[in-house]
Amino acid sequence: MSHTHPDKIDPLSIDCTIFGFEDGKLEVLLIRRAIEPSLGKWALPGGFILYQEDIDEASRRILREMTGMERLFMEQQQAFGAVGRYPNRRVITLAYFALIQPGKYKLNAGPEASDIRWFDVRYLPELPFDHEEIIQHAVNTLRQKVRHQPIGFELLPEKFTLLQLQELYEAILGQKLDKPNFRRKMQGMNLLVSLEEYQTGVAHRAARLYKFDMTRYYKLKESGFVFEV
Amino acid sequence: MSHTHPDKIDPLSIDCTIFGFEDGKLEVLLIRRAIEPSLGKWALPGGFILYQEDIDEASRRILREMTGMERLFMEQQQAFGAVGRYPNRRVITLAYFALIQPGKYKLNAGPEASDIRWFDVRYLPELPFDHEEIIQHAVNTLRQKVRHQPIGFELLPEKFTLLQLQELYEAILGQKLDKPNFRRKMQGMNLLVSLEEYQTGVAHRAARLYKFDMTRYYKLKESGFVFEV
DNA sequence: TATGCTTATAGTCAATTGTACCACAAGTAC
DNA sequence: GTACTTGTGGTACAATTGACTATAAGCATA
Repeated sequence: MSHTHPDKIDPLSIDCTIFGFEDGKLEVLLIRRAIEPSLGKWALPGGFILYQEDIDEASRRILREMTGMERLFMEQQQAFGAVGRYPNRRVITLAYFALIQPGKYKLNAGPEASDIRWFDVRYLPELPFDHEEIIQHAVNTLRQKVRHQPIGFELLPEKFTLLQLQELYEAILGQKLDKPNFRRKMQGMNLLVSLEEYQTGVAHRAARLYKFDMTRYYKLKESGFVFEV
Repeated sequence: MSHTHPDKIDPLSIDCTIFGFEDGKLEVLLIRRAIEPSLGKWALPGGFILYQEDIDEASRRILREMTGMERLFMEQQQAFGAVGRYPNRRVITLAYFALIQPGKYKLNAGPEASDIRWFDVRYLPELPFDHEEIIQHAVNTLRQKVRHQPIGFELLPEKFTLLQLQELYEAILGQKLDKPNFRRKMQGMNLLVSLEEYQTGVAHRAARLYKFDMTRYYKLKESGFVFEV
């Protein structure tokens, strides 16, 4: 085996699927590779793990180096380790997925990328290695998780309207939901703080803004409550 | 780094949490280590990945070598990769979990183990490395999965009674369930084939035996059906 | 000022599902 | 027979879901 970087565990990489929600669409952040292999192709941001860092730390460092993003919701997903998934040598990758509100960060391609941008998950470019499979898997994971854990809020600004929340769910789950029922369900779970603030700059009646109450969620969860959409 | 086996990817191991169900108890299969480190301690069966095998293949091979078991339900769970989790060198492990019916196999400790047996998940011995954390995580994963996927059947014999199935769920979920309601729910999903056979050798009215219909499940799943307990 | 458009928000009601029971049947042990 | 255990069917009520209706609020345009 070639140990190109003696400080890196080089049969083992990390790849991050970063989800964003914008204009009613679920998006994935990709970088254009400025290094071999697959130079010039759009791909998931990724890198190698250092000997002196935990894998969760590694995923955060890699994301920061590749995109400039920090302190966002990240979770380990799955290892992908088919023999021929990477060219010339054996690399097993740990797939992570992250949730972020796209407007919050200015995109910033790191030294290993020549470009960076958001893609609608439904219209992805051609991807190298098994990155398409990884993204598909991440989308499925997200679809499952979002129904039983209140993680969707990570994709929205701190203050949001109920319609924004509903559109988020519709984009992720790929189906229309009934408006009055969705509102009631969300409000009925006692996880939203109703603010005395309203939308501005809209050409119709302004909707009330809400905040997600993480503290209350943890308390409810302790006592057996399960989030369900 | 020391490459003790040039054919093994040695910063990367696999550990398997094998669940069984017996006498109304959820159990985990552990081996007593016959090799260093932690020689003599009860631990999860595990091993290293070869350069020429997929990780899912590796998990099956390792399980076969350590326990003699083959062709059982196995799924990847999570990577565990804290810096100090393994002594002296960095090893990241891929945790797998497997489901099996304990009576089906004669336990067979491999060359790296001096003993092998089932432990009640509630009363585990002292475990080396982060194996306790891995098992805890596996139990949680199982608890989640069993509610939304019909994987519990992997822990039962091919033909089973509804009470056995209920006791399985009670053991995994850790709560009592109402008998008539449970029966109705299970039968209502149209996933059980009611056989013309009954229990034998019991000191009370013999219960009807059922079989799980995997084919029907896949068909229903295609058309949007979701398994729910 | 009036009208129309869009979205917010509240309310209704039938159908379905979940839950906590009760009743009895079928078999074994004594 | 009686006592005991487990299987199996039923019922009544509460809670939830799902589809739909109605009205209010704000902006844009005439």
